[in-house]
Amino acid sequence: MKIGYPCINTSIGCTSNRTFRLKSYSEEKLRYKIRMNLKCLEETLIYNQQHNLLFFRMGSGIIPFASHPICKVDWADEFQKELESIGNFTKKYKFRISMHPDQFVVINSPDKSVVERSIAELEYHSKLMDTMKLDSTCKIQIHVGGKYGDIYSAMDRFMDRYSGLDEKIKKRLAIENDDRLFSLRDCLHISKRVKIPVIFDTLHHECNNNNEPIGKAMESAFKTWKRKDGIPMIDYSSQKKGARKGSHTESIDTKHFRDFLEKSRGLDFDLMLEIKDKEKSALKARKIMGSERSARV
DNA sequence: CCATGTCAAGGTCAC
DNA sequence: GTGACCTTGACATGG
Repeated sequence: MKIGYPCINTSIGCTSNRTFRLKSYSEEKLRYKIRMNLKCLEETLIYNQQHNLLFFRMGSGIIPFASHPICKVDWADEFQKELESIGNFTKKYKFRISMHPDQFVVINSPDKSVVERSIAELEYHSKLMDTMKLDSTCKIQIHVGGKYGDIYSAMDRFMDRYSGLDEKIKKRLAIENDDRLFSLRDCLHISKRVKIPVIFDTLHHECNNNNEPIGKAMESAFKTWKRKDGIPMIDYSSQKKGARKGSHTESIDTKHFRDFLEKSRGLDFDLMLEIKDKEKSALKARKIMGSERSARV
């Protein structure tokens, strides 16, 4: 099992998500930001390797405006050397890498132009990972999308659109149960028909479920992962106290986490901690797991 | 230099 | 039908 956190390291003083305003777009600026982002991505991965955090979600902003029509820079070609070198680093130390495009990627939208932009964004994500020469165990996770008043036709539309995608994208895509619209059961229904792996999100499942106990829920999600997809991925978080339902906690809730470990005993997966203080909680989690393991021996 | 309003993109829900 | 909210940091402007 590998442990990780998403996108940003809060200790090393750089971010690989630097961007700028569309209004001030220039190719020089774009190249500069990409260079800075890649440099920081590398630093972040070095930190992670040294701290044994070998699961990492790359931010979507590494190449700003990559899927926007304004961008004419052939970034994959210009930065091929750097991207491949970072990819090699992740392979040398056996990292697991993922990405998670944000809310604007909605492939089941009834609006054609939304779908086109979503696909362009997915093309960017898969091209980035392809240029880094990452294999198909490195996933791009998305939500099913909107419901538009009829969840069944919304799911059908997802399956249609997914089936029509380029294999380069399809081989990396995974869907995640969300906290309001598409539950684990809905994701499994889709997965059964179009063979897409399901990433189980613990907090979303707490918010939106059909009374499946978490252990059973995890097992059923894991069955959707084939050999080429690698070990199943999990998004773990817990509810922020006193905040809106679904809000991620600031820092790991150790009692909740130990309980989760207990319920997932015997299962193998890579664990993404979606917690606000990022690597700090990931390190705590790693420590807890270490002590649990020695306690069991 | 610092504070504050703003940023490519969608969708849902309350009113 | 409209506006707040999700979520989020960092950009960029204006004082």
